Amino acid sequence: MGEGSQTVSRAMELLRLLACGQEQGVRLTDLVQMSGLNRPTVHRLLKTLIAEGVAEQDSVTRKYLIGHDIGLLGLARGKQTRIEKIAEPYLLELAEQTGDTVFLSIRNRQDSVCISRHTGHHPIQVLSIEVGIRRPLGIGVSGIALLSCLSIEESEKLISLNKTRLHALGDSEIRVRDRVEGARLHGYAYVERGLMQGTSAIAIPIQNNFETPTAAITITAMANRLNEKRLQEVLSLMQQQVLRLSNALI
Amino acid sequence: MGEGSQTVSRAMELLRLLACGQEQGVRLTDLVQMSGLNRPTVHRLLKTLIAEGVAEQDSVTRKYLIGHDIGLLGLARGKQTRIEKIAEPYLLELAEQTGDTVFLSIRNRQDSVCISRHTGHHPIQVLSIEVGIRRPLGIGVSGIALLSCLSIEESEKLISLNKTRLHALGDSEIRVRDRVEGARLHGYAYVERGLMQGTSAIAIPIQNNFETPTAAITITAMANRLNEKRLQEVLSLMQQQVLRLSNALI
DNA sequence: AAATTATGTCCATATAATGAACATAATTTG
DNA sequence: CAAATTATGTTCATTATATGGACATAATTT
Repeated sequence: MGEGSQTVSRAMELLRLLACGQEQGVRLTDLVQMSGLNRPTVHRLLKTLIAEGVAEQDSVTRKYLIGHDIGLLGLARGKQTRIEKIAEPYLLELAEQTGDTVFLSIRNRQDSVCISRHTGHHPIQVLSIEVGIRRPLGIGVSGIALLSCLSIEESEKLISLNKTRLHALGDSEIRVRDRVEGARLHGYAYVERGLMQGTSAIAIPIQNNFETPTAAITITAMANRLNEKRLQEVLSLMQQQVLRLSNALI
Repeated sequence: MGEGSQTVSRAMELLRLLACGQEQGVRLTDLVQMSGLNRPTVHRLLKTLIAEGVAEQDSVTRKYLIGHDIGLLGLARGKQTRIEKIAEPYLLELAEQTGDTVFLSIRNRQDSVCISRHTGHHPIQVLSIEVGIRRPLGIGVSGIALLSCLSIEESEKLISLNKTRLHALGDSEIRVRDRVEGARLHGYAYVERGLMQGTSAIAIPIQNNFETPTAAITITAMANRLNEKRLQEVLSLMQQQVLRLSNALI
């Protein structure tokens, strides 16, 4: 951070943390802990961000959230990101082929952000995460897949950076590191027991050919639909679409 | 201002100015002029904003624009604003009834932001502005309509605040003030010659019943479709829908 | 009701933001 | 196409501003 304005950097870091809180928001204490700044500083910055409309405070819970005006600022740059646009047909086809829910996530700084979601035709869909969900890399299969396609140093650095936040979410550096290693070995990240009871999830990274941001595709389904046998089929379908997508991204 | 972090406020002000530049961006000099800050300060803040991913610089034109990450942050809060959601059916119906293009704009700080657009069925549609367009209040019929439903003091304050930017866009305080006065008198803002040759535009404000943000509905069409005679019909349709919308917003 | 934990504020201090002046690059003009 | 003009980028002494330890208050939890 040698150059530029420290205060602004800190404020932006807070905005990213707020974004992780989605609609429900984040407590001041947690922001303090996760940012490593001290309370008066966080409080003062939040006050300013609120005055500027880019943050808000829930008057009953006192939690802080991303402000309404951020969305308006975002409108200034077209709608979708390049990758989201290009990926759409492949994601749709994958949802069609598997019948399950397909997610696209990208890495942003130390986080993974879900940027699109498509449901399949199977009557039970596992919509574990919403578009816009932002989590520290390492949380969720997508976060593992994203880390697995970075260099070891990069990945280590990010896991270490997220230490505090991983703990806050009941996870640990060691466990994340293990999972990433597994993903690197197999080429995919899999959890038999996903975010919700009885659900499974699988994610594979989209290797970044140069300038496109690192991304990952995830599929969630009821656990019995991602058993040993069907897992291979689904994986193969995912790999095919990711290959096509990778080519389209060049 | 009084409380909080001056530096962060300045940075946010710059982001809003960048948002006005849409995809094409804004020159440093113009940012300097419009913000009233001096060049080194603007430059340093931009450097930080770029490092944080919330601004970008076009490497060929050197112009600065809103960064990609702003959109990602915006995803954290659901999709649409309350008013956008509620207004949608009325806007659709209005587009249906008139056959022309209907816009919804809201006031944000000193600017008007177009938050939705619906096209009618007439074969020639005047899509003068895109969703996301951000302009200083006073520019365009929507900006006039928005000013016309504020108190005189508020309106005066905003026009004065936008002085520099109005000049930069080839307009003036006096002309804006005149137009607002006209709109206040008639209850609508009308230009026979809109953004493009041969087109007309008309906007009416949505009076803010308390907490909902001030908003305006605009219709654009080829000039011959908004002549004296049809103007009254269109106006009446607009007024009806705005009335329904106002009630829905309470 | 007491204890604990979270939120919010003050203000002396030190650090980081500021902006006048300088340097360089790009564009316009004669 | 060289000179003039205008735009962009950087430096650094000065000082205004952000910082964070300490205090105050509010909300939970026990």
